[in-house]
Amino acid sequence: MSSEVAKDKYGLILRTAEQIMLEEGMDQLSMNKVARAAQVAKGTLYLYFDSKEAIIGELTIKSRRKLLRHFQQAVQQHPEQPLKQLSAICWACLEFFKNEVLYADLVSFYEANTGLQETPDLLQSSLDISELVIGVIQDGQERQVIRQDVDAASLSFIMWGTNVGMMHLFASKSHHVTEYTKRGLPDVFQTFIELFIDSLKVK
Amino acid sequence: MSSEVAKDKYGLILRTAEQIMLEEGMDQLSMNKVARAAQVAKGTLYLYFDSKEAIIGELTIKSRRKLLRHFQQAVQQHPEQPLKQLSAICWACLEFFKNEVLYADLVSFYEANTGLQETPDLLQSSLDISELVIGVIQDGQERQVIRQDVDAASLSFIMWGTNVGMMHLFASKSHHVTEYTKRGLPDVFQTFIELFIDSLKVK
Amino acid sequence: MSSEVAKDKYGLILRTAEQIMLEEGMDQLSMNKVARAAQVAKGTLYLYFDSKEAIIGELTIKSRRKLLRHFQQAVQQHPEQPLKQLSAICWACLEFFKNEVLYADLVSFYEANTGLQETPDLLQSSLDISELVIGVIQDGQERQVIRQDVDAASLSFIMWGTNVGMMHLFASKSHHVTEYTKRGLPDVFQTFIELFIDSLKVK
Amino acid sequence: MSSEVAKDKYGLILRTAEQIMLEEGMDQLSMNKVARAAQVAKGTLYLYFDSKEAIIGELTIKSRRKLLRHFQQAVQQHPEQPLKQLSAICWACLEFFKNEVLYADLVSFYEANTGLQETPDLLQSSLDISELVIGVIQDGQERQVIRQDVDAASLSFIMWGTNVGMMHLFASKSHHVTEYTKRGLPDVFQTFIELFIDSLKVK
DNA sequence: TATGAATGAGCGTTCATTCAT
DNA sequence: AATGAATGAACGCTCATTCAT
Repeated sequence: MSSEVAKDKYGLILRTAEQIMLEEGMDQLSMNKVARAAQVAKGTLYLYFDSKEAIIGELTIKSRRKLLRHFQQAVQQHPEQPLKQLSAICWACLEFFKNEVLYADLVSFYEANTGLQETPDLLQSSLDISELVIGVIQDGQERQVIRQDVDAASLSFIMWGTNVGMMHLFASKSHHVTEYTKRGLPDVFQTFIELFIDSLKVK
Repeated sequence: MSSEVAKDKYGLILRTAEQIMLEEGMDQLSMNKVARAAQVAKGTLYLYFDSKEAIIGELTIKSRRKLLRHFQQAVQQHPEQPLKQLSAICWACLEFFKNEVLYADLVSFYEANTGLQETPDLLQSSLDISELVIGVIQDGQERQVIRQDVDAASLSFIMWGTNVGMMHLFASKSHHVTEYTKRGLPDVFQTFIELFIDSLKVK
Repeated sequence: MSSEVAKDKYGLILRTAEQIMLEEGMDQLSMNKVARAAQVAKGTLYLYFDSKEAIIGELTIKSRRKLLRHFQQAVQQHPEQPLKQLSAICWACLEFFKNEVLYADLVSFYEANTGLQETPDLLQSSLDISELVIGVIQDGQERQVIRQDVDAASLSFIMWGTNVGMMHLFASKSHHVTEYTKRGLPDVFQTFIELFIDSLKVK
Repeated sequence: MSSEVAKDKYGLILRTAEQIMLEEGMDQLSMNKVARAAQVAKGTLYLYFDSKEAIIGELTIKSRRKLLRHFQQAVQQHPEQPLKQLSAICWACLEFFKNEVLYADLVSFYEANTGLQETPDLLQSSLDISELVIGVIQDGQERQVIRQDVDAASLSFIMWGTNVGMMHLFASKSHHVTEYTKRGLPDVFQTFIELFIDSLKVK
């Protein structure tokens, strides 16, 4: 048991880095902190990762893949009902990002992580999500439940941008939101989704 | 007289810092650069501001107030037409953020960095914007052009969250967006607004 | 007194760096060591010098200028006698480098300090020495006391290369040399100069 | 058998280190690179060598021995003609150092870095060269083609010092030399040798 | 004999902040 | 009120060396 835990330095470093980012924010991540928190020498980090960027890159890929899996599940739960699928994707978003905005920063495949160069894996992890969403929207357009006067890509970007925006809002202003609206965040999010889905429907 | 000079220096520092941020980006701001560019000693900066963070905080307030003014103008241009007012507010948003990513970072900086404390002024600058938007929405609800089944505060937050989300999307992935959609950003934004405004209308 | 000493941080840093180089060799110089030895914070070094390279650059220029002055004096002491001037220049070399080979590394205007980019000042300090020596040789050729079948530049390079070579030899093998020859270094150097000067003479 | 394998590994490490130094320069040698290139574990290096320095020391000895062999060949090619032998030794020097700065660094590395300890082997490798040259000079003095007013040891050191000096000059400033003299390095070296040999002759 | 994961002091450099003047 | 020299912790990263296996 202990050997299992002890040996997975790679995972330990990744998890520690993630923890620090969750607690202090993405730009507060430093190799020093990771080493200290992981109880590992600074040099050890570089046995497992080429650079700090590589750690962030790996974390990003991991997050995106996890998110993709959530999206896929969401889609599978509502076969042949594209609108419900999109709605479920949004909820999966909320679920995934629930506690921390970090994941939104990390995952946002449309968003640049400053200075982080796109490796093939990184790019692919982004495209995979993109394709899934676009696919659902196109399916909806073919089934004539989603308006066809807007291209699927645009809708996909809008959906992603607004979702991430809502995540940020919730992460940074949750208190504010609940106080003013006298409603819970999921409740408000529910409204957001309804409005969004509603606007997608063919009239 | 001396207070006037002092106030000037306060403003000078602020303006200089803003200039640097606009030219080089938020993370390139350093007290050294500010002091040099403002032709002021480094120590002097600390007579007027407690910390670098305080400067950024003030700039954030300034930015939000500027944004508020733009929103107010947008509202005034379409008297008694709440939907057009909201639409104009969104466009003002885009306009405001268009050229300078800085403002997007600045306006949402404290929102995105949960670790930083919101000062009362900072909070107020945010509330002022909220109130304006809420007012417009409530007006629309009273005039029965905006659906009444959702409270104005919720709609206001959704509008703010999604708008900022779109700004971030554009700021960080404009290339992606234009490449994938084969459309210009304003064009995509136009779609976003249409969908959003449409979803607000009473059916 | 103490204020005079204390205030000359620039000189202090330079002198400290020189000391470290003399004691441990050029490649053993580190900003850490300089800071520690000079009893100054690491950051302070960068108030006075842009980089470690800049320190070495300044030291190089200083050394070259000092050497040039020695050369000039050597030349002045033997007006209109080029061979004696060259001989005196060689002796000045020995005198200058007496204790430490560092100066040979530092000063060698024909030699590259790895990675040290030539600033105008650095280049000029090199050219000044070059010109002096070449001038003396050309003078000797015009006066027909130095052989004219070899160009002055070549002779200048040979003189410099062999002199620096002798300095390195003495610095690294003084014990060896004295033991094998049963002579003092100046004595051996005297022979070196005689041979060299002799070989320059017109036959 | 096992000793044979062990010896192979010893040689393998040495050859690998030399290769790296030849390709990337002396300061680019790292134990990591050696281990990787030799396909040997890092720890294994320390079974055969006490330290990185020890490797460099051994390489220095190897280089000096190789140089000695070149010198011996040079001597053999001109039997009973000491001046030609010395001249040939100098050319062998140039030839040896020509393509690779490494050898110049290596041969004179421990000479230039006073802080490093000379092991007996290291010293001997140096003495061997000295002795060869001294022998040739003494032969010349006995044959009365080399001046007898200077002891052979002194001449030997002068020859070594000036030769190494010329090598360093060429290695570090070849561009300067060729540009200023408008001659090729071998050409300039030829002049150096002529002057030197000339100065050795009995008058 | 051989491994290679792990170390940790070290590198050059930056920069927000302090404080004696 | 204003200065700016000085600080020192922190940054990302390297690498010779050790040691449990």
